[in-house]
Amino acid sequence: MQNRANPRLLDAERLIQERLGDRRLDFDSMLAVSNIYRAATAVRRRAERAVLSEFGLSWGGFTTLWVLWVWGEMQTADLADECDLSKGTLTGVVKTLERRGFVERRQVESDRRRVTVALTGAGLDTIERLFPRFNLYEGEMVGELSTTEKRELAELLRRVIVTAGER
Amino acid sequence: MQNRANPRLLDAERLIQERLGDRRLDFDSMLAVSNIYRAATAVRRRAERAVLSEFGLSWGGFTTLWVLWVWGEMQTADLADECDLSKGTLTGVVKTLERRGFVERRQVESDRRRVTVALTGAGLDTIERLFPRFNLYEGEMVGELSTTEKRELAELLRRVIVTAGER
DNA sequence: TACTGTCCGTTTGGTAGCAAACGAAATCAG
DNA sequence: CTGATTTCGTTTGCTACCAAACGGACAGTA
Repeated sequence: MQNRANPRLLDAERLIQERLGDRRLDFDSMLAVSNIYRAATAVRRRAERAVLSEFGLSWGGFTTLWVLWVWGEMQTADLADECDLSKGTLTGVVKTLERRGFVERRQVESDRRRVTVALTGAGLDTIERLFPRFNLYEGEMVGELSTTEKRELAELLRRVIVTAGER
Repeated sequence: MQNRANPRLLDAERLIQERLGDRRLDFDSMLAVSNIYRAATAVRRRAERAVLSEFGLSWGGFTTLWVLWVWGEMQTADLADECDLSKGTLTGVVKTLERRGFVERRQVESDRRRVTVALTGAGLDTIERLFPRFNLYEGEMVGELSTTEKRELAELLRRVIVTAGER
């Protein structure tokens, strides 16, 4: 599992180690965590440029559309939860999606504090055309990994997600 | 590498598979990519709450301070590059750090278009107190992984970073 | 010495993201 | 019922993030 694929990246990491010198630090954890963040940023940025921009969607907008597609009409709070956004942020994202005609808001009869969000026809059409494209893109992003490695990666990350998400 | 640590997360993933039904999709890639993003968000959010907030720093602000600490005074463009931010974004981050007294801007004599950024005394003091704390935090976030697994994770992510960063 | 193009960092306009404050609506206690 | 509490989604104030436009400063050419 060494070096092979990406000498340049590792070189940069080594330079940092030299810089930090003999301080007693946990480099393994540092590199694991910082690479999680770098990978996420790179993947998101490229997705927005290469796939989502064409549909006028941000990463957050896409996620929201996708969740609504998979789960159907949902209450705001549940949607925020599923999209992993604060409810305040979700209000804004939904507002943008509404302006673009992808979703619509509906007051709940039985409890007038509540609001649900649902895909419009245009939203449904968009996500159905977009998702296969996006899935291909995902395949490209992990194209250097074997199936086993993809599962391994997903599993290692799952444990980090659980740890970071605790209480 | 199965299930054990986090049945709940996997259950959610299974539900999604059921929802998407018999469409021909690349689930392995989908789960790998979405977990990268979820892990990054969780780690960042927790870091900002548990460690950085106390020092009045965002993730981006911390990264910038850290880069300046490791590499010393730098030109704006190089700093943006090293922090993995657009130059426009960096201008804003530096402005915030400047307001907080952590860094200072300096005009380059020989080329008056150029500006360098350097840590102030307070900035140096802050990053030196903060970084060991942050490194401990990083250790916690991947605390469920063995050393071998941390290196494996870092290496798998390196390959994704390279793929996503191409051209 | 002007003209031209290029190279800087900043600004602009837009979206996203959070925490905390808010106001309306529901629920609970008595 | 009525007043207090809780539970919703939205708003507010800030920071961050990008792409693209901008304007000043350099560099090359004639």
